[in-house]
Amino acid sequence: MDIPKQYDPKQAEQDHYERWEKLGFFAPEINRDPNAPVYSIVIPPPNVTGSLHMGHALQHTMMDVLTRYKRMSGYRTLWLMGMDHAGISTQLMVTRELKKERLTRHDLGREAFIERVWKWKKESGGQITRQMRREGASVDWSREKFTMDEDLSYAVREVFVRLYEEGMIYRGNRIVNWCPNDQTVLSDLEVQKEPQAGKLYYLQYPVKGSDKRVTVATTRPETMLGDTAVAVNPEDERYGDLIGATLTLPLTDREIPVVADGFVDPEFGTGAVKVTPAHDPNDYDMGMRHNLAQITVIDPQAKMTEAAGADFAGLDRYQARTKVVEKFEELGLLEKVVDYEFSISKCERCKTVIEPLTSTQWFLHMDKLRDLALDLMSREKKPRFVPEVPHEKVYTNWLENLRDWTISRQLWWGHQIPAWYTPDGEVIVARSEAEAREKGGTGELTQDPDVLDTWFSSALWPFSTLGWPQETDDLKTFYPTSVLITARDIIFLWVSRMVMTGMKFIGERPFDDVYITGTILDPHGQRMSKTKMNGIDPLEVFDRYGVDATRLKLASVGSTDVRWNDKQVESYRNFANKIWNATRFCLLNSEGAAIDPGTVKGATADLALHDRWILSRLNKTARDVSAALADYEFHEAVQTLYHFFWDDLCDWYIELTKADVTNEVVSKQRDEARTRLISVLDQALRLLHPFMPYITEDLWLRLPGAHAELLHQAYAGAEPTIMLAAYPEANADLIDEEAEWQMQAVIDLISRVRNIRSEMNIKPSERVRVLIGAPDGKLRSVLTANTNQISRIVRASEVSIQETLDAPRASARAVLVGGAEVAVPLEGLIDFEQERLRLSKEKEKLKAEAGKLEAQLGNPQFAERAPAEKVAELRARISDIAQRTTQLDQTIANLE
RNA sequence: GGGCACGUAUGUCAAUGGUAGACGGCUUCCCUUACAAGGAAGAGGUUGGGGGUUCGAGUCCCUCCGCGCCCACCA
Repeated sequence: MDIPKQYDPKQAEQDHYERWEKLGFFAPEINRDPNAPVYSIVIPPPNVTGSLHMGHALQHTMMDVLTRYKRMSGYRTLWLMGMDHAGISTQLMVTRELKKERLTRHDLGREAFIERVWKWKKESGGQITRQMRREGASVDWSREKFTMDEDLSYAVREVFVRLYEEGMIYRGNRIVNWCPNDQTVLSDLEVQKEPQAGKLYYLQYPVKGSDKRVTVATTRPETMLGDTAVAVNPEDERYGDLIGATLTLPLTDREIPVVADGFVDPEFGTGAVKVTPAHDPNDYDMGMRHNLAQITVIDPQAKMTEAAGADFAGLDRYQARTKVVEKFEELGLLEKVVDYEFSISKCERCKTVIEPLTSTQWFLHMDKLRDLALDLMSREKKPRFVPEVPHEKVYTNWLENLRDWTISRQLWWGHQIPAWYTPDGEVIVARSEAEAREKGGTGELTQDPDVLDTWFSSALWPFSTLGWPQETDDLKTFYPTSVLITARDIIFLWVSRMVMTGMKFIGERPFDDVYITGTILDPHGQRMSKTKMNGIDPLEVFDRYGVDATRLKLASVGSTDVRWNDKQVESYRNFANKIWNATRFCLLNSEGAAIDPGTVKGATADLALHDRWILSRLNKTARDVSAALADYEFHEAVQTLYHFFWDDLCDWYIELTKADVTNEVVSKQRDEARTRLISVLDQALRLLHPFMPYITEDLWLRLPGAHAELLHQAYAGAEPTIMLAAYPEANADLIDEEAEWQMQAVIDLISRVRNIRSEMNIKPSERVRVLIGAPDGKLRSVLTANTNQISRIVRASEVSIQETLDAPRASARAVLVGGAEVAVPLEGLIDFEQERLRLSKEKEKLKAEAGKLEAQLGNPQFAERAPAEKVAELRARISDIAQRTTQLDQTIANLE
């Protein structure tokens, strides 16, 4: 057998995924058990324009771990993959392509443009689907969805119509967030606030019929051209007599009133506020309260309109600002300009400053939907956020303060709003044009040109992807889904909306749990971003360290933010190599053996200590990993597996069983030892598989054994793969505390002797005599039973175990558990002074520990109030330390 | 302006109120027939400061310092 000494991840990554996919292992249909429990996850649909970044890799790893774990545990598992049409992003992507051909989308026209987008999608979209295959993601490709698919689009129209018919969707003219660059309205969630260093301009407006002036402070002087009032606080004594007065609005021929409104903060600025209802959300509300006119002075291109006056019409908003300020200065009406930092709203995508405009749009009333989500939380505590704090509260708070959702967008790429207008301007909302014609009784219909916010279709994802509004088997089987795994930043945009629509249209929660992952920051603690160019490409990391190692690192990220560090991936790469070589050892010594799960399922009385011990460790590991995954403690699961494999299996079990396994003489005993080892390895690989799919599959298939017979019964008859092998379940009967204690004693002895060898600078090649005095009979028999192993591992020429120690004075010594002592004769090698120092140091350590413990026990209230179990535990520890200390004292005395 | 996290070994991170750990790095020794991407043995901590609750605090409470995130209509 020829196996390289180093693991090459690329080979395994190339060899298995295609086979898994082709054989249908990812699809729930692979499960033949009609009574199998169900586990389902819908993927947060990546944008069709997107490529894999660390955040994806992180989420996908966690989803895949859970999916593979549940699949191996016999669940009917579905991890549903799909992509989002990503309205603005995709439209921009294609618009940019057109620009290279010196074309605009308007040159093509709507229909041709949309065709072009589909063409782009077909040719260049969905890069991420290839990258996800590299990740090893076990998503069911046969059910892959796209938010613009015909069936999903139908679901969108169905929802729209139903909400409209219930009066929850309405069309209205209101002030909205407008992006002058993208030429579309945006929802509040797509607007980003950024601090901005700017100026606060103090403008004076003359009072009509008086020489008094009122000073208002503003960050946007250009909007004064659309002012229709000045507002003051009704309680503000400074302005009491001005309320109701008329002001002459400079630069225009208009006169505006002074109104009283509680919104105005007398402390800020001058206490008088200019009111521009058409260009500021607050002013808009104030305007509604006081019946003020809305004068639109800025157009959708962010240029001044005719209404701004001849001097300004056509100017850009910032040019207009300069000009307004100049004019005020000329007129002597500019009181002062001060530096001022405020926050400015920008388009999340293109960073253009948002212009608040009044515009006719479609809105969704959120009150009733919000209540559905809030009720679900208060009644059933669903969804269960993990971690609960702070996400549940943030989610609930946000819902409580929810405002109407602007759902229309002035784009071409997306779900066109299913509303048609008759020549008379009547609005008909319908599932199709045919239905609209029928409803309207006329064929002359024009469909609303707008499309829906991308998040509108995303909000339906957990049920639209399963076939709703049809009552499909998939919908019945997989809804509600088990868990949603996603990042913090879309709790509002997406999670909350799925809950609301799920409750509204299915009447049930879309998922039980929501696991919110942490964020992976760059090595300096900065967020990774395209603009900062500090992103770390997961595919490069895959290339350098392998997919499995990267997944292990990602799985241990958990829910707190972490800084990326290659070193950690490197250490998991080393771990993969360790797995490789441990298996290599087993394979090199596998003749006469085959995987036999039976050998690890029941302990027989005549098993050696290390065999009983590894079974105990194995079952504890299975227990702990399952418990950790049940609580989404991925980090804990990884640690448990890592230490089981490396420490327990490699460092100890393989070493202890080596003598039997590598015996050159063919024997039943040798074959049994080999079978046990390979069977333990089989279990270990299965435990690791959800985290490290490639290496485990690669190695597992090489192990001798009838692989097809090792599959979980739900997959009987499938092609062999570790993916469908039963996930090890803990058997409490095999957790053997007695064996663990005994093994610990052996490990302790070996460590002590190794320590002596190291501290005394004994050459590795040199054999030593190991003399043990163990007054406790049980310990004595445990050590005696393992003399061969001990001797082998510490390279002893002799291991002698007596009731009392009988060793030459010139020996290095150490104290063991239960008052036992070990001595290594070192005639001529030992420096007595140094040995005394070494032992004294150890004694000091023990004394310090004993001191702390005794102080605790000495506190009368401890014994009184602490649980009896804790007190007993403490007493036991103290007595053990005392025993060791006494023994050390004697040992030191003997050196004198 | 509100709200929420976080601060633990040199680095990155763990620890249901009960002996503070892991990995990396560092020191010493070893290419011992699975693995030098390895083995063995070590060093390294008043858990950001201060106060409190408790028999017992990294963990709960208060406060200060530091870093970060989210929400918000002070022009």
